[in-house]
Amino acid sequence: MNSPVATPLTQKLARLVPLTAMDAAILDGLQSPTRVVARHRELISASTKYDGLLILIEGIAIRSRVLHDGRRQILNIAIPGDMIGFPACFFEAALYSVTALTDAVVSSVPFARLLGLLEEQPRVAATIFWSFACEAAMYAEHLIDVGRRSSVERVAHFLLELLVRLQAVGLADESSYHMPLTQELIGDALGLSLQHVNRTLRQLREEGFLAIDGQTIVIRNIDGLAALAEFDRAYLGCFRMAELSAPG
Amino acid sequence: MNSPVATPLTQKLARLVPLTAMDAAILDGLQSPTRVVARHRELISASTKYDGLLILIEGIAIRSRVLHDGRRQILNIAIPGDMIGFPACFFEAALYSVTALTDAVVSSVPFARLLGLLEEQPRVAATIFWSFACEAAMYAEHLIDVGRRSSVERVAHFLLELLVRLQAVGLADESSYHMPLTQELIGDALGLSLQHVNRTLRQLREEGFLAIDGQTIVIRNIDGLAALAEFDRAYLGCFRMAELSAPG
DNA sequence: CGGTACATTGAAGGGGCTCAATCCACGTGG
DNA sequence: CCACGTGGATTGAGCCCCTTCAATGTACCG
Repeated sequence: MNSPVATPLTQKLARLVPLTAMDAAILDGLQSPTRVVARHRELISASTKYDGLLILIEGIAIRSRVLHDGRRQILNIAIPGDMIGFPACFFEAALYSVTALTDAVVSSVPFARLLGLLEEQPRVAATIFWSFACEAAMYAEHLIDVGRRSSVERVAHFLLELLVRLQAVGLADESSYHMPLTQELIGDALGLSLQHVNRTLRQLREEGFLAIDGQTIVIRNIDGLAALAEFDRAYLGCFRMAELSAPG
Repeated sequence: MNSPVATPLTQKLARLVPLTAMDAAILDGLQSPTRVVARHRELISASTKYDGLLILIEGIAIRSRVLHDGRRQILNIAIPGDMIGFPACFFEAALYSVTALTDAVVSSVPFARLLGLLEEQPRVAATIFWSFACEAAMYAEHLIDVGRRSSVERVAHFLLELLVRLQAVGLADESSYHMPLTQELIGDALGLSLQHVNRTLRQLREEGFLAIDGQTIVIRNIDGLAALAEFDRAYLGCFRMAELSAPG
């Protein structure tokens, strides 16, 4: 239950590619030391410079941008096991800020260490670069949500993506999870007003797709919801490990 | 004017980082042989597998997804010098299709070659990985457009981004360029109907921000437009080369 | 000269926003 | 133990931005 090495990142990657005990140990080793960040604090501040990646080990964070008049867009949601320094670490100054929604535990990986890993353990480093690609795919999917889907489709897609991602790190069971965002934040992620998020959730509830008990989301009809939202979990999985690790 | 080696990619990267003649030659060397793809053909088809990157050398292409009922979202626009196999090449199957809008010239770089480059010429390879980060940043900016900006702001931001990107490869002068997209395609990129794109362009014209002459867009008030759209070109430039290339 | 592709403009309707009020759970201090 | 403040959820009413439907214009091309 409480194995010595089982960080969310390693847990997530192990589902996608066969990791040797050695690989897992290296990945876990990357993630220390850790530090604690309090709720509502910024993990990354826009316009400042960062020399490495952060790995979120515990807690929830959001990457967002606030426009001059207060409108906010949440770009993505970081859950345990996610890396949150990309693409900031490639730029002279971070483009967006990342804020902890809950108390969080993070570990930072200096860029130099990542490059070193690339030379010495290309197999492990490749999994990390893969997660960058996966993140880009989530941005793209998010873009389709906001650009072309109706509010019901958006919310449905959002809830399913969160379900699958939380499952990958053991924070959701077969069909339910603790919703880490308020309705206002869901709205800021999906380009909707908080009132409309509320109405949309009610509609999905009335149509039997889901149930909400306090902060717990229960998906009652995954297939129906997935059809409604055209949700296909392929963009969250399906890593091509064989070819990448072979030449290393 | 017609130097032997001056691919758009090299031209673009040379603006961002000091490339030696050797670096440039390696980059240019990556981009051969080339092949021609006809207008309206798919460069990459969703659900099929690709073993490498494509570099767009000439022409315009779009990455897009069509929903079941025909709604389409354009995820990004590829112009000469762009790489279009990311993130597809990291997945078992491409997630989105890429279509040539004009006759195009492309070159493909097998994944193995890219990994080899990473070992032998980390300095050059780093610039390529940087462009992945830059692409992720464009997705994020695009997301803010579609999620939280009004139609005028969206169109303004879109036109400015295109201006700056085309300038980087010598396809735009100080304030004007040939618009490669129809109004319908602009709508599909920005999550607007084609009629509303038309009305919005008219409004921007009437307010003196721009002029349109056939397919040519002339920005008459860049600063005003940039203020309106909160456009900041930082996300298209500002590579941290110093630290990345030093350890190599 | 008819056909196709694209731009343009009008009119009407709707999805989602804004404004506004209420309710509830929770924590804190008196 | 209760008053109160706060953060969040919920619901209603009216409105507006953008969509849809529809028609016309215009260039280009076989």
